[in-house]
Amino acid sequence: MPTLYQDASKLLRAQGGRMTNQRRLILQILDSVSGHPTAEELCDLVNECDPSLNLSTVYRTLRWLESEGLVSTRRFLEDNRQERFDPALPSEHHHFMCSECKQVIEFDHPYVDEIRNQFEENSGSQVQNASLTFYGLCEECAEKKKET
Amino acid sequence: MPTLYQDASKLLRAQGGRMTNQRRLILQILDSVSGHPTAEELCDLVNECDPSLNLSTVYRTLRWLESEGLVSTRRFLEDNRQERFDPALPSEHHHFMCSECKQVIEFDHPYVDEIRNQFEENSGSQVQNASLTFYGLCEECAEKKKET
DNA sequence: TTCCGTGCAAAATGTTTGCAAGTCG
DNA sequence: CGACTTGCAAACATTTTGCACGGAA
Repeated sequence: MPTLYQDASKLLRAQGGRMTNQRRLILQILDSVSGHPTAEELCDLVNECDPSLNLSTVYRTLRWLESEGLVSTRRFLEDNRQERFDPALPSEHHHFMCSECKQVIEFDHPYVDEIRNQFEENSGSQVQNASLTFYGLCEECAEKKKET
Repeated sequence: MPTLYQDASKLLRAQGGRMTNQRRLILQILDSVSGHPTAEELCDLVNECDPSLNLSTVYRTLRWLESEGLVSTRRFLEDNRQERFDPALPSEHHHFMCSECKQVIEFDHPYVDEIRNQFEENSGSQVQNASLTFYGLCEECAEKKKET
């Protein structure tokens, strides 16, 4: 599986763009990160290596990746002020967020495609993208609640 | 089924709040509206009756309703700058949004609960809320695309 | 050397808040 | 009357943009 860095390099070459140090760093961090960082969180990580790298550069890079379909964006309910960036394609997995500790668990389930197919048949529309999100209490936080 | 207006009146009485003209109007419009308006869209509707009613009052009323669990909020991908308000409880239905004409179709499907139950068993977590959203082309927009 | 990309500061957007004035009960 | 609400303007948080300078090809 090609990394984001490899995909992006190829694309840049193809469209006459340039692989700058800033882009390289952002891409490497995106490849190494797990989860769904906000632009600011990403910028903080990036700044540990290059403190002068600016938040607008992070945004510009993320938006470019988004427009090329290399990252997807989402917002979780509890947390919806900031956009989160997912270095994976949409529809590849779905999410559970714990309302208490905010941890995100990714999952997948064949029934999602099932629902999608039936919805397409019933409505005549074409579904390109599906996003299922659960909210609730994760195992640990549910335990803690019981104790009190 | 009680209207939002009725539910809200009862709550206001219970907690010593006041049913002002502004709240009455906002609630009535919420009861009559279909779809998932933004605060600003709602304010425009409200202003047709009372042009002096301010956007902050709309926000304050919506946030209060949200905190009482009488409306839920969501953001659609294509459109994610503004929050949308749903005068119905979460998990009561799911959504399809057409990327072309932005219309929203609501639907429901028993498999969502199925997925949820299985996820709860596998992960040990408690799911309180589920939100499934499809994006794609509605029947009409898909037809139009074919023609060209 | 030539554009493309960057940092910076300012603008834009959406939402929240402080406060004086108004109103419901 | 007195607490709760409102309108307004200002504050806030997040994201985008214009521009002069710097760096990859």
